[in-house]
Amino acid sequence: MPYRSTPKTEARKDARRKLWLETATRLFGERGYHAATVPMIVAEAGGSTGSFYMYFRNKEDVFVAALEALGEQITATMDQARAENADPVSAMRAAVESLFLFLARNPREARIMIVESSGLSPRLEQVRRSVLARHAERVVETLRSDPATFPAAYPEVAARCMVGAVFESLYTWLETAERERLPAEEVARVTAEYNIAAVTGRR
Amino acid sequence: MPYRSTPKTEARKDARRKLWLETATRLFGERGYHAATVPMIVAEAGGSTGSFYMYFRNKEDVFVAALEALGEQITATMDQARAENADPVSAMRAAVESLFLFLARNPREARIMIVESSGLSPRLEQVRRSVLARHAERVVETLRSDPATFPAAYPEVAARCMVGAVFESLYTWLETAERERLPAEEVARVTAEYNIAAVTGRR
Amino acid sequence: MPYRSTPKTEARKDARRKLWLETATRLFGERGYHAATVPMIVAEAGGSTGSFYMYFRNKEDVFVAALEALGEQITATMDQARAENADPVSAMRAAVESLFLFLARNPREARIMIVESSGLSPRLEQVRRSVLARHAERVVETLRSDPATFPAAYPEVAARCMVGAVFESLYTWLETAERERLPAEEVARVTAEYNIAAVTGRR
Amino acid sequence: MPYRSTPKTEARKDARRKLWLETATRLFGERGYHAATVPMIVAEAGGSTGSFYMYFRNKEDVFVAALEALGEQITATMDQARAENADPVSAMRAAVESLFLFLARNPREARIMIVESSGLSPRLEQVRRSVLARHAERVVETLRSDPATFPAAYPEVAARCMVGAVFESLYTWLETAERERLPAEEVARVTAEYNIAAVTGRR
DNA sequence: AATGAATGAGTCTTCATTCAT
DNA sequence: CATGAATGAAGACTCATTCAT
Repeated sequence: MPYRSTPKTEARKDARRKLWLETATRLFGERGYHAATVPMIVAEAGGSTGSFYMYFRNKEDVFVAALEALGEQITATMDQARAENADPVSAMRAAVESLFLFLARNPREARIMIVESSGLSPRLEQVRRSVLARHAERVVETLRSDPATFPAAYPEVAARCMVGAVFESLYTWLETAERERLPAEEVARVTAEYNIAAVTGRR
Repeated sequence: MPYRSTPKTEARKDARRKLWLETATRLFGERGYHAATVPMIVAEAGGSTGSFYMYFRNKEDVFVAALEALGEQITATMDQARAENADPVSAMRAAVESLFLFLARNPREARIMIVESSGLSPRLEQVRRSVLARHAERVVETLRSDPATFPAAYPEVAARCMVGAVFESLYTWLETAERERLPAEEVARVTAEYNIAAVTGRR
Repeated sequence: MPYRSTPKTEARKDARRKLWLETATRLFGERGYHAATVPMIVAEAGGSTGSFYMYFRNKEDVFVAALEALGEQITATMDQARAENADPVSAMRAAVESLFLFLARNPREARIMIVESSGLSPRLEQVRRSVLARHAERVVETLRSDPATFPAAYPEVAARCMVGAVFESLYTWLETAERERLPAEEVARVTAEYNIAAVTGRR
Repeated sequence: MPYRSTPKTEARKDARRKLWLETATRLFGERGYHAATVPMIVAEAGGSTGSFYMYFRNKEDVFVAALEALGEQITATMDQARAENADPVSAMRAAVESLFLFLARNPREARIMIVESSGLSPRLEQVRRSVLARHAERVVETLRSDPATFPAAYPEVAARCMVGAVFESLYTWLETAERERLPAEEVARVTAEYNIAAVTGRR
């Protein structure tokens, strides 16, 4: 036994884990944390209960993993949007719009981020807060980077307002019947405008 | 038996119901919807399981009642703030600040409104949304009442952004350790400014 | 106070008790012993829980009273049928038919007698058996009264068979959709024939 | 892992299920559907509540399973009795006697079939009716197969009468104290005679 | 006599997690 | 490594009955 695990096995494990995670994410998004049971996840992903517990210590763990994976996707999306715009205001607008649109196109993930991760255990609550904090942090940096354009007295507060505004705007849009709502792009734009006006406005 | 129900009894029932509601509200705020069990509520409020079910059809029912009572308190608070200010901008600022401060002073109620009422059953979700919708509606009215001052293209979107911004700002404040955070009044003011700038800003 | 209770009060009490009994009978027939709750009976009959317990020691008690009242109605019906026929065979036929028809026309009462009074507490079971025994007893008497016509070796067994046959035949009829079933009179007649043939047949 | 489920495991599950079913059947027969609680069944069969619910969706389910297993045993018993007799009348007599004797020897099962399955939920009621209908159907076939011998105008009615007669006769016998009652074989014979006379008798 | 609020034991059921195979 | 049967604590809810008013 010259090595602990064959590459093949290693890759398999990764693929398996990814499958667990995707299935769990989907179910959490569709039914919520409590309603998505472990047996349910097992039934959908294949495999066995025991196997599930080899990849995650417990149910909370998968949820945390799902939440963090989600956080990274969002970060990546927003960073890219920012990178494509030299002007700080355009960059911020693009970041907000991309956040909105990413969630609008991934409603299950949006649900996890916005509603299903609330009111759970303290630990989960904390993970959710830390994901949000990461995003807020980026906004704070941007605001601080150009005080002339963004005259916010307390960038941390502004950043939170911005995140809250986007989430609530997006969630309302998601809850509205498809036939009655405006196009996502339109609402994304208006939401971005709202926050741009807020952070650039002279007071 | 000169009358159907003695005032005494009637009053007692009301008092009893109020006690149930307050106890339940407190526990929901402290531990969340799922973690606050009926036996727990019974133990804290005194009385018996059966008695609890005489006042509420089921657990969801108390939660709905708590949520709606809360909604009305918030409405009243904000209406009063608005009534005390003739100028629309001041009125809006006052309303936002009063919302923030009301929740900051009633953290358990804030938790219920912001986090604990998310991700529950569809019915509960819907009640939460309808309470929020009521507040958003007021904001929309104000925005519409003076288009010169509030040039929002889509007041409904703006209203949602505002509600979301306040909630997120407030919730972050609540989660921050007391020693590290700014005074509530300060954050309330800054949050109000954020949103005032957003709705009055020319774009 | 020359007398314990005024006639007026006495009459009232009787009327009240009768109302309780009728309401309870109806509900037992419609929903079964367990599903018909005391609060339900109170709600339908008017009055209060406490009042209910002034007329009956407990829920079992009303059921017993209902069952016995029913037993007497059935006895009366059958006795009358018998009395109208001099010939023993005709008398028996008439008795069976009248039993069938009485139950067919009072389906709720039939349910109580045939199905809802089964599988309950030992005491209730025993009451049911004693009501049935009373009917069987009459049949036994008739069979014994004319051994030449009714050559049954064991009249007690024959009587039970007869009762069982009528109940099952009737209950099947009741459960059959109205559009698909034969007229009650026809089935009553056939059922009577079955039993007459059974008790008169030479073997 | 050369095969999906080892015969050993498979066999174990079957044995376990059988044990649950037998224990439940016994308790239902002894105490009735309502009085036989799930915890009781668990205590008697060994195992845990959760395990019970792995084999049956709910309490109703075990009862249905018990009722249907019983129905099949009865069917098998009667079919065998019929098969052993070429002559239609003898076959019918044998079938009735075997039904009576099977139940007389399995009093708990008899209770389930005759009394404990009445007056329960609509679903349970329906299962009971369908089991009875199956038996009645067989009788109808036999009656129809030889109209010269069995001149019944409505075989369906006759079949129901027969089933009812046997059940009631049997149940009365079961309820009678052992010291006071006739031998089961005797009552079975007399009951069979009753019904044979009924279906062969010229009217 | 009448009321009806209060009681609380007891029911069914769920599901995260473990561990023998 | 994988399996999936077993666990059992815990939850929501019901309803016959009592008793202070």
